[in-house]
Amino acid sequence: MDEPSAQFQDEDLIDILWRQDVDLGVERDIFDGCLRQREEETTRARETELKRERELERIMQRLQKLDKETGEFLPSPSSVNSQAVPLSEALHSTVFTHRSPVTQNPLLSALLFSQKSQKPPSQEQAFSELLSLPDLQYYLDVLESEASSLPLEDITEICHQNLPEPQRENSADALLCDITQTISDSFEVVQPLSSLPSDPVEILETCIQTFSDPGNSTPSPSNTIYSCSTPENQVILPKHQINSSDSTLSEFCPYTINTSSLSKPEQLNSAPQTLIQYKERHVQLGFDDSASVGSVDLETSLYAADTFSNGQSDKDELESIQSEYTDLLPLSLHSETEEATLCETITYAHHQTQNESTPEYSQREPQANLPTTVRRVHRDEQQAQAMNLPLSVHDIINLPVEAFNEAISSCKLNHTQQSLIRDIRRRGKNKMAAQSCRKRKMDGLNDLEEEIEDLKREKEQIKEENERNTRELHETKVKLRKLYNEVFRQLRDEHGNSYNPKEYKLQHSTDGTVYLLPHSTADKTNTPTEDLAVAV
DNA sequence: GAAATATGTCATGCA
DNA sequence: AATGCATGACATATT
Repeated sequence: MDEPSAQFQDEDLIDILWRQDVDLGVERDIFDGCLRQREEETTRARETELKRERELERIMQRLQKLDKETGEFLPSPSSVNSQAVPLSEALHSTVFTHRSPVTQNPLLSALLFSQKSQKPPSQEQAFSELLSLPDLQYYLDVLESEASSLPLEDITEICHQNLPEPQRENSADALLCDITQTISDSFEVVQPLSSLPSDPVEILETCIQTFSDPGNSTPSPSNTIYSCSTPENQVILPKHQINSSDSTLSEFCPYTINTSSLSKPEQLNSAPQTLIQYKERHVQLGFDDSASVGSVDLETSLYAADTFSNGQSDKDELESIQSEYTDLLPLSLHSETEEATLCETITYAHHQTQNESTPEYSQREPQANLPTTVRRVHRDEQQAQAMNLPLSVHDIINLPVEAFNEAISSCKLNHTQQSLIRDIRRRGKNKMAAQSCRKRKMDGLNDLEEEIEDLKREKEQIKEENERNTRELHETKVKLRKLYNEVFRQLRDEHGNSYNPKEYKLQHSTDGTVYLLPHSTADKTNTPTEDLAVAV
């Protein structure tokens, strides 16, 4: 423990000798070996740091240009698509959800959210514990900034070269595997994972290509991520997109929505917006005249939009829609569950899209082969439009009483309009009631029929059991008769002669004794006399 | 064209 | 009293 003092003594001695030798023209660094070694180490470290900073700067300059006024790096128009979402931002906004697989992976979370200066304090705080991994930060920095321009091998190489020695020993491939696996997990991939490249490097390359390719990036800042080979009619909705807009939507948040009716890519982005709009309409009891007049109710939208806008009435399609419609009706057997709400919402979005594409459809005459339901719904809808009612038929029927009353009172409706809107509501309610009533009746009939079938089966079983018992009784009687005859044949009197069956018979008493009785006596009394009865 | 079926509507009673 | 719901009865359209 005397080393420090000994070292100071050595240095003092060296200092003294140096001062002596300075006078002789000798430089001190010849003597100060320890100090010189430390200075060399510090210089090397600085050079390494400088080299690293130059490398980073070089990378940044490839993607950004320096704003001469502010000193900040600005995105370069040539290298960064103005509409494209940066990888870090896209990844961050996509994975920053409660249930995102990325956030469940501390390694990738640390990688993705390590840019302290660019993140809001709340997010930074959430991952503060993970930010103490400088090597991971640096890895992300390089991955993020170079992803769109550098081959993957270069990224790996840069990271590998600049990582500190101990971290370099951790296999970069293992880290890469972890990252790529997590990235692939973080996507709501429609296709089975088995169809993804098995090589993690390929996965990462594919993802990087997806983000860096301007043609693949979504035009809106919604950060919607498509799977690498997304089917045309499916959209992957990041959970945050709905959560951030309306928390209640997350209750029935559909991560995958079938948008077979959407044919254009830009319509894909309209789906979640429409969901939110519809939700807002419900919350705010949307009374926008322009929207209301042009709107149609759920039923009409389901039938008319598909039937009219397509210009074809494929029977199978119509039946399928009708089935969906029946399932969707909140009145029909379904209580207002989240599931029903989800279906309504999705269907409404579907309707909105169709309605936008064919705004004039409601003015067409109903087709002759349409079901009665469609026609009558259409009639109400037409009346509502003709009278300029501020609500869609769907809203008129399904709004709560308070909201409905508030709506019709706030819209200054005349007597005819109020009468019509109340008629539509009453008929709609009663229509639903009649449907559920008939459904209950049919269910009751089905239950009764099932009960009848059960009783018939039970009757058959009892009948079979009765026949079986009768058969067994008969067989037992036959056996008893045979046994009786066998016993009677073996009986002999004192002379060794057999008894005549016509004169005698065997009788079984309650105590188990069998008596041989003459027929005449047995017929007269059940009590055998001592002189006549013979115990067998 | 008649019968069966499906659906909407009205009237009524009940909670 | 107003409202929603259930249900029988009737009307209408479709099969």
